Amino acid sequence: MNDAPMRTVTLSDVATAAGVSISTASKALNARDDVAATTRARVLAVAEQLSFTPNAMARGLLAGRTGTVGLLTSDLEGRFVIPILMGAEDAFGEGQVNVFLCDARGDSIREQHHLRALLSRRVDGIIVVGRQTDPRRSLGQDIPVPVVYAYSPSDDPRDLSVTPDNVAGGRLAVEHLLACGRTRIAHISGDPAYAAAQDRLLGARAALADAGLELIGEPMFSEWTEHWGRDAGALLLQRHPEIDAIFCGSDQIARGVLDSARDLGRRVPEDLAVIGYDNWEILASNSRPELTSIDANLQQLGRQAAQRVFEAIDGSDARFASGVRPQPVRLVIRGSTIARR
Amino acid sequence: MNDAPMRTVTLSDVATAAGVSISTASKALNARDDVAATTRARVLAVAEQLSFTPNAMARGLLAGRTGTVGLLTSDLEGRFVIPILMGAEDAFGEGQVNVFLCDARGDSIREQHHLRALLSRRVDGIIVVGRQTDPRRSLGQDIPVPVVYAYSPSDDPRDLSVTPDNVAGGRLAVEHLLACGRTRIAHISGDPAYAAAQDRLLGARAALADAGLELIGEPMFSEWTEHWGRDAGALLLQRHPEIDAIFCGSDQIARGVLDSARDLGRRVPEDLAVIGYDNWEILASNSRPELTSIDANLQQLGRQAAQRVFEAIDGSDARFASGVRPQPVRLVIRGSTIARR
DNA sequence: CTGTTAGCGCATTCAC
DNA sequence: GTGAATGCGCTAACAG
Repeated sequence: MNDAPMRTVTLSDVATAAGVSISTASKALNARDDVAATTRARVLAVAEQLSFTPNAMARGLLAGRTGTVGLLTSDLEGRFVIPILMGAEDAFGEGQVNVFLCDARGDSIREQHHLRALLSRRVDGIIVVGRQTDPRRSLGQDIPVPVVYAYSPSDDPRDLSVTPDNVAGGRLAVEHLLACGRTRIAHISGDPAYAAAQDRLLGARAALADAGLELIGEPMFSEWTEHWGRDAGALLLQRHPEIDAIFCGSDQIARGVLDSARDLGRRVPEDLAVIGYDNWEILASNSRPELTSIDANLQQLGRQAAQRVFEAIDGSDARFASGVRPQPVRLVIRGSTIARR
Repeated sequence: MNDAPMRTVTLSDVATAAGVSISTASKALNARDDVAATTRARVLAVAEQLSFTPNAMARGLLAGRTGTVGLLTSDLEGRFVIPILMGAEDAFGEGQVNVFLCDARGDSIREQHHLRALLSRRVDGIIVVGRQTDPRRSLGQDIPVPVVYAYSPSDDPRDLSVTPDNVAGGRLAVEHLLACGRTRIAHISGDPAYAAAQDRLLGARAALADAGLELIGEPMFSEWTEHWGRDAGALLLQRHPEIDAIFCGSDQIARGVLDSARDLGRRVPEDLAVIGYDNWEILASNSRPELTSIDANLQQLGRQAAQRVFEAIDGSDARFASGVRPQPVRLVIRGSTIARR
């Protein structure tokens, strides 16, 4: 209704309109008990009517903390960062904290830039989200707020990192296949230079060893793509027809394997069980059959990272925890390992 | 080296250390020209050495603007919001602006909550990102900062919305098929209640009409899934064997169609051209053959949204633009419509 | 050229 | 109970 270029309404406006002083208005709005009930009611009513919104910056200036956290990522697809963002929002509690999301796009210049901006905005903490589980360069030790690395660990052991436990994931996958009665298990994975590839293989071999078994053939490494999954799957099934299960290093590879199995007339899961990794819904829920997979629990990872940042903020002088904390992963069973009835 | 619980270093610290007044230090750091070169050099050196970072909040308190923008989304997968975030960062320029990302998870209570928080933080503008192109409820007209809706338009014509032009996309897809020499074209899409489904069909029919053609059979609507794509594809190819091209309403559907075509012994693209929609890399680049698709140019969409917010901020009293602005989409050609040589 | 002064919006002493 | 005064860190007028 009012077309005048109205300023944003300030506490002073509320105080004036309510006929009290600024400090009284402040007390009333912040539910301090040394203010008369009637006065408080009046102030609250006026604030409501003027739709007063306290200026978080002014507040932050006083308090020394801003209630904001920076999320610094290079995950261009948002595949990891979004669940982690959600977990962090959960951990910080309803609207207590807001998150600055910065995408460095894998460019360290840009990352440095964003880091500066975040510090300038006086974020209370920073969560660094990578896109692979290989260690990434540390931001350094001279950052005035707590930093937690999520998904990609820092390469500096003095930093705190939370990352999915890929060894446990590999173990979990193979244990599931064994529980399904499979004993002739092969492995197809992606780029062997990735820590994730090595760790998952490690876990898989440990589980097999516990059962007195070994992988059939050598593990096959190349790319994290469906194309590679198809090629490797076909090759493997021809060279080792006795195989009754394939543990794949990613859902993409698993999708490719499913295609090849179908082309070669192998029924999944009856003749061949297939398990993927990542539980990327769009891939896992749409294949035929749907894909059993290992889920990295990213939302939980985000929650953990946020909680660590929290602890570090609160216990300001307590020594900040450090090291890499592998987080539990979980198995999601679908039709590619156990037939639907 | 210094274990003392050092406060964050302030401009006053720099001034003292450099032996000048606070305001001189401020001028030196902000490259104002009314300061002696030697003084400036000294101040800069000290600031560098103390790793002084200006407090953006204090600065914002003065300036009345914060250099932050809120991105309010319900896009749980981050499929739309991440490219839009990147576009927005680009448009605002290197580190000039930081983005608060809030995920409402489709919950209007949570959205309201986040909106309050954003206003409290005095964001200079808000971009609302939806996950479908159907109109969404407006945030209302009484928000004290400019709001732009991206992807999902607002249901209030007084708001400004930028959304991908689905009609143009449908047209583009069919025109490409026609250019490939196809004339017997069918359409399989997702939930017919989606505006996207209707708009894409509209564009497709317009392009056909221009060529004096019609769709083969009725367009088939159901879900945006590979499962539906497989079922519908199989049905369609059996009922209308003469079909030489299928325009699919999403890449997921197209993937399903590719599967069915393969099962039925139809060669793609020789016997049957298939085109998808969304250009979701993970799906489009991994199918066999790779999938031609329509790309909504989301990064460009984000850039547009950010620019509109910008304009509204700068020209503060100018009337804020309104209405729905459909943005151009683009065709990405891969092997499912034109054979690789 | 430099330093002094005055706020930005708010929460917090401390007198009244 | 309430209000006047102080300062968070900084920039923009001024005056020296």
